[in-house]
Amino acid sequence: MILQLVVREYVATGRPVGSKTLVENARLGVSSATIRNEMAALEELGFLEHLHTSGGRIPTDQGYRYFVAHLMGDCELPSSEQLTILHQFRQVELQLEQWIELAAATLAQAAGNVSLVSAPIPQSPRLRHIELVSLQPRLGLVILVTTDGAVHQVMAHWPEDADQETLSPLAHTLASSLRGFTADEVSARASGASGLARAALDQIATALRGMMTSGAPVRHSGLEHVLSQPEFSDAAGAQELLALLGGGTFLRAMLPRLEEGPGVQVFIGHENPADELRRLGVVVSTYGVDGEVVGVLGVVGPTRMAYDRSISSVRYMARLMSDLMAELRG
Amino acid sequence: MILQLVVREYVATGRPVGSKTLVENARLGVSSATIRNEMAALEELGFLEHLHTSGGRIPTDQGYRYFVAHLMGDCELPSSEQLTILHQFRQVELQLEQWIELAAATLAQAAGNVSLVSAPIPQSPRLRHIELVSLQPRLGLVILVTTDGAVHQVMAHWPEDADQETLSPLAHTLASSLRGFTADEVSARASGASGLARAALDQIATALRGMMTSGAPVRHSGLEHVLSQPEFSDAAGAQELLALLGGGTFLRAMLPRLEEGPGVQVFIGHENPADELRRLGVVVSTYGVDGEVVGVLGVVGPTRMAYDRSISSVRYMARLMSDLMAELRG
DNA sequence: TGCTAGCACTCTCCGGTCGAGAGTGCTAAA
DNA sequence: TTTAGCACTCTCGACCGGAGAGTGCTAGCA
Repeated sequence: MILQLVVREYVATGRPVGSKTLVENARLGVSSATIRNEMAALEELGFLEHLHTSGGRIPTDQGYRYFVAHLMGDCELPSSEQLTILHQFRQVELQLEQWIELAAATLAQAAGNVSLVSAPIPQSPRLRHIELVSLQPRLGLVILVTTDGAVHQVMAHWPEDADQETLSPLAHTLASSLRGFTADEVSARASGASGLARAALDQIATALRGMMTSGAPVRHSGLEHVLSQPEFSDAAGAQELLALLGGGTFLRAMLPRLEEGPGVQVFIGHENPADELRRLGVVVSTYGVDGEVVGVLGVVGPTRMAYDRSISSVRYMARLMSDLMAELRG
Repeated sequence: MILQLVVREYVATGRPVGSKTLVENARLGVSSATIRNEMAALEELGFLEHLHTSGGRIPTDQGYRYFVAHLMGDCELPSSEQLTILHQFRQVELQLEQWIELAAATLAQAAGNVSLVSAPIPQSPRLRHIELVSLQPRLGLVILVTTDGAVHQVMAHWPEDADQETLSPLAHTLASSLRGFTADEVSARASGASGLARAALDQIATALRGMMTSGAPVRHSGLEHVLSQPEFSDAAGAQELLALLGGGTFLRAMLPRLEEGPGVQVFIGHENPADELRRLGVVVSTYGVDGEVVGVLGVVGPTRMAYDRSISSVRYMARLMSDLMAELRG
């Protein structure tokens, strides 16, 4: 119980917590001296640590871990909040790209931390529909829709002039003959074609491949929450965080761990796979439809973060996004 | 010349510049006392100011303004840098959305500040192509391509079940009958239709309207440059900046000024239309094809910023994006 | 008349000092 | 097993004083 109180107090205030403040804030039936003894024992066990001889104690990574595992209680987002979020999503019939951004914004808000949401990466995207649009005589747009409802567009240079009247029938025959094809199957078909069809098939194949690999954009949101924390208020901390989010470091480090299993995963401080994350807490989850289309979402904050709130938010948002994906997939 | 030196020195170091340091850094043939007299005169004229009795002088907004107007010299991006940027753009044949992001990243890099790039907002988008894709029996995707090469997708609920075999012919007839139509013209057509066609037409009209209004996403990049400046190193400054970029405040404040004319515009400190921008310098430009499709791009930084570099970067990037738009429009 | 050297003055910045406050461990008593 | 008391430690903010930098002013010089 004392560990729980220390964690909650420290998360709330950000200042090391001492025996006296603890006994004042919580209605414990005991005196500060007792608390001191208990705290010393918790320190012995490795759950708390002492930054300076005086000045209160703070939880260790292990302390947070114990808190998350045993002391946190149920962590469901309050249903009122669930409803608010659901409402936001239902209100707008958007394109997928905007859903990602909405999800990032909502998650950041709910968790009170920086959120990261990747677009869903189809495991093996199959073609549902193809469209070719002429922009200039030798320049066109290849638009393809996959079975999981994702729309992708790429520009293509034609080897010969082609207006809309040429492209439309081609698109039509391609659409019907390639339905359900994967990137490799399209490539195979391309090697047997020539001219305009060859160019279109090549573009389609590379576009499909591009969707599978790491090219999926990752949106983040809610930097303001974390920058207001004392841990990141100096320029150096902020810079580090920005670099982390900007570069793909974060996702690259996280992905191998995520493939280990579904559900919400929590990494606290030194548990993180990458050195840059050592001073952070990370709560992530995959979302998607049983292995067919998979995305990642999560939140990042200081190790001193409200894990219960973050975990419930991430869990709920992952469920929501999975439902949306299932709906899109039809 | 002394104003120019003071501006350059202060922009470079961020510390108020005194007569002695100036005479040491630049090879002037005069003593510090002379500089002092000159500086006093410049202060009299309102170009410099005195934060404290001692501790050097800094340019006023008016001082920066004079610098931009008369002292800056030609401001072309060095052609080596131009080539690098051009290369980056040519290297990738992407979708428009990604161009926006690339432009934001490149601009931030070149200008050394936070960059903002809006997607092009078509003034009166006209339809070039329409596609309908079935996702579920009563749920579909409306994909439309406008004459300026922008692709837009929205989800639509059908009033009745509709599979791909029903939708494809409908899309085909709609595409040929609506080519070149604006939102209003589509709306007019919708009122005479019913059932599936009516639903599709309504969606198309709202989507077209959505493209015209402020819905265009604005990407920003390069926060790290500005956060490393002493002006924003504290949490409060960073927060303020984030709020500015996150909310639409920035664009809303800027848009009326932008419509006044083409070309690069510079707002220094108090010249800015919004209070939140009073401590910032803003360099913006529109881009696009002669009034038909218009976007905004620019950079934001502390008033103490390298205006020459920012201006040349913004100017070059606006030209580049305009060229790209022209190409897309065909 | 314009430039320069010198000088007294002011203000910031930085390091050291000091006391208040908070927290700890330990010991002895209930 | 819990509590009260006590001596000790460490941080934090306020205060102070000297070094450094910059200024305005005045007098001298070409």
